[in-house]
Amino acid sequence: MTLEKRIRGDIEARIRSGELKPGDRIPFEHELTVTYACARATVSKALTGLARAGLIERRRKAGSFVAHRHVQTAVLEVPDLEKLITARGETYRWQRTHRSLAAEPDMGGPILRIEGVHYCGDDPFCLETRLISLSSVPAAAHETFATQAPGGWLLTHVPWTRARHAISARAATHPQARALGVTPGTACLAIERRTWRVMGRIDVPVTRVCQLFPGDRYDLVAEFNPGMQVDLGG
Amino acid sequence: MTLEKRIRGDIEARIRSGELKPGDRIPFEHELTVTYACARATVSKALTGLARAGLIERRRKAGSFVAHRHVQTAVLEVPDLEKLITARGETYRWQRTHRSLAAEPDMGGPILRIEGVHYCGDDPFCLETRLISLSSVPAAAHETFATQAPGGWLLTHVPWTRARHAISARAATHPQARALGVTPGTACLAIERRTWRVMGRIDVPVTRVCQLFPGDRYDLVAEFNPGMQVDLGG
DNA sequence: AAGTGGTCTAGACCACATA
DNA sequence: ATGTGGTCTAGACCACTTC
Repeated sequence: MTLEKRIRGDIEARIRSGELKPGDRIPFEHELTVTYACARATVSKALTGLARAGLIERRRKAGSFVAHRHVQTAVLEVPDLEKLITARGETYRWQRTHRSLAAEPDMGGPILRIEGVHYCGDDPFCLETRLISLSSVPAAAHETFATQAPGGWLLTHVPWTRARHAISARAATHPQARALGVTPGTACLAIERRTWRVMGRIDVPVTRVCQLFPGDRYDLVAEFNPGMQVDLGG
Repeated sequence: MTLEKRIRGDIEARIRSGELKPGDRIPFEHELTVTYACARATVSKALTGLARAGLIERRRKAGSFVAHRHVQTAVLEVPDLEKLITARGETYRWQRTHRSLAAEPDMGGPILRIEGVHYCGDDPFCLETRLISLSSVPAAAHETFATQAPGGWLLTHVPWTRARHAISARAATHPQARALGVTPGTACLAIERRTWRVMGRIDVPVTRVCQLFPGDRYDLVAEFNPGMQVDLGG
């Protein structure tokens, strides 16, 4: 237990217990250096951490204050589906159902379109439709993605990216329902993720994927603690 | 632009551009102090920030390395629905439909149960079922929640908490569909959030809410940059 | 054994918001 | 005008890991 964490923990406990309420002022840095008999840099690091976690707000000349609104935030970690399923002790399988080349103006040029199903054991688990920009990832043109899902391959072949996620609920269409082995109209969780590669100041589309999960087979579960610690469920 | 941010930005750019690939070693701290002609603490702060953002991994004696797997993470910020709607220029309204006292073993004692509908303009937008632990929040017993939604009230009356979110897709039941003005079976996005108050080492349940959004009226959109910067859409 | 990152110190100067 | 937080310096010791 470092001194920084001790200071941070003490203040966090006083906030959580209600002893310090939103709007209350936290002791000045120089006061805390006396309390803990340490250097100001150590106190500052502890308070910086608290501010980063959203527990306090810091204002020059005025001091540091307990933050007012607790912005409810969930951190969702969406790893490889394969890892998710194998972590549960189930067998994972990817079955490609479609592969074609096409043009997609939204993706800035020629694309590779892949469709397939992720299986959990013998049950369809997720229907995936993926577009890969060939101008951004030329190597993808040589891949069949017949046995390997595009997601894992892309993780190892594309450098850092920016992403945008949209999560919504949709009713399964007839072809979707057939692929997933459910009745048409079943409520499904749809996760759409677009990914860009940051090239200097312009962002180049890399891939766009829509994953459709039958509602009764998938929950996104995220545990959130204000201190930025994250747990993942599924 | 501080020196710390400049160092951090430089390294981040080299990673994003692909010049530094996963597994590559980043210059040692003492090397960076020479490069930037600064103190080691400044370099350390920059690298600590990169490690916190998940871009690099640091190992004693070995050095700092570009992180291997890019864990795809979405940060979803779920603020007050009222703010979400008013931010769009629509009028917000909360209509309570039910209020009762009951016992819920899962919540550790007596609870207040509130049900109601959030409106966006004249259209039902979200059906909310909320349980509030009265042993944790005794003051809630005196509130009617007839005109104010419980969410906003709780934000100002309950100290810091731990939360767990589950997001799934469900078909609207008949009563749910009636309340939301949709046809039964409509695919809906269900967000369930349980909140605990951390009391020392035990967590006391505070509230549990299930919000049901018609799938065609709501998307959760989260923009994610590896550097922890978050944008919110809706 | 050697060298790294982790942490801390005791100063310092600055910009800036507040009183 | 004053005092705060923001940032930085030039050291230091330690724990740990890898060599």
